[in-house]
Amino acid sequence: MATPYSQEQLEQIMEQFVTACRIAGLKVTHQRTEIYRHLLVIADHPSAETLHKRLLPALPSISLDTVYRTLATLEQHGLVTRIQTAESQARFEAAYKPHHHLICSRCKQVMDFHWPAIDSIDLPELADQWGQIESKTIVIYGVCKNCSKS
Amino acid sequence: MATPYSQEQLEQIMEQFVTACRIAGLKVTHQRTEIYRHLLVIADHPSAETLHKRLLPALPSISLDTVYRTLATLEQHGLVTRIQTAESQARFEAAYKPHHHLICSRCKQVMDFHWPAIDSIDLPELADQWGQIESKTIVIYGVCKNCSKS
DNA sequence: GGTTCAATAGGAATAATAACTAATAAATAA
DNA sequence: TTATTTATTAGTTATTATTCCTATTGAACC
Repeated sequence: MATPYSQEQLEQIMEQFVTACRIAGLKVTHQRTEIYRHLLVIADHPSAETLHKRLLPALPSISLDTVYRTLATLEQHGLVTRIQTAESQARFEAAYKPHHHLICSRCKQVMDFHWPAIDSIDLPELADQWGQIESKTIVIYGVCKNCSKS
Repeated sequence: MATPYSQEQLEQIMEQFVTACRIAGLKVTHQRTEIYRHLLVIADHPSAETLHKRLLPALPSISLDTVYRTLATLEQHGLVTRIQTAESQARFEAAYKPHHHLICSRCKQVMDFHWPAIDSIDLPELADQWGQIESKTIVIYGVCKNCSKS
């Protein structure tokens, strides 16, 4: 989701990340940890390209391909989520806490919100029998207040 | 969603489509009606490219750009929905009845399901105050039974 | 039927993503 | 610790998805 965590929480989540990589047989590289940390720390949902630009000051030689590859790898292991947007570019977030998305069809901004009632509700039969569920997200499209003013 | 409708229902929906175009100030072209009709009739969620290939027999000179442009236009007017998938290619459906999506992260197939309880439930306060809501879709990721067998 | 202007076909351009390969650096064993 | 192994990376090149451009067409309105 990318909300600000306290320093302690952050270190704890990063430790969990390292453990998850080890379990998945992924090497814990500087690039991977920095990409994941950035997604945890920031409050938005950057594209691979945006992420690459933001990481350049800290990792001057990181390539765009590494960002794409790393996001794909982390996504495969459920550590990062590719989210739906109103644009053609894919956007990502650290898949840490369950939450949902409000997407403005005018300004394309994605906003997070929580809805614990939905997180714990039972699925209808058909969905329940479909297979093994990994995640459940509500995606709401509309026009945000800022945009409806103008 | 793209479920099979009866011939009568189909014609009725197509009439509504024509009316919606007129109201929106969109010209009712053969390409537009055929694209929309196809999305209504079929049971899957094709990409622009797939749609183009399928329409070629009926409209031998339709260009891929027209398919992309038409889908974008219809999406802007809420007649077609761009749905989230596990791939980088965008996929579309006719936005007719509210429904939700099960996406298999292995085979990437998208399956529709209904959940009337969710369609009518109240949103949490934060989401409710965010702006004007146009659509609300649950996107569930997981592994379908077919894929978990192997 | 004639006029107007949005929409189209076709192709060319751009943007987004993935593939390739030599060099590098984690992980593991010695 | 150091050496060895092997996944991962940087840099570049290729591919795929999507959009832009322009002359031409055809739907809507007179």
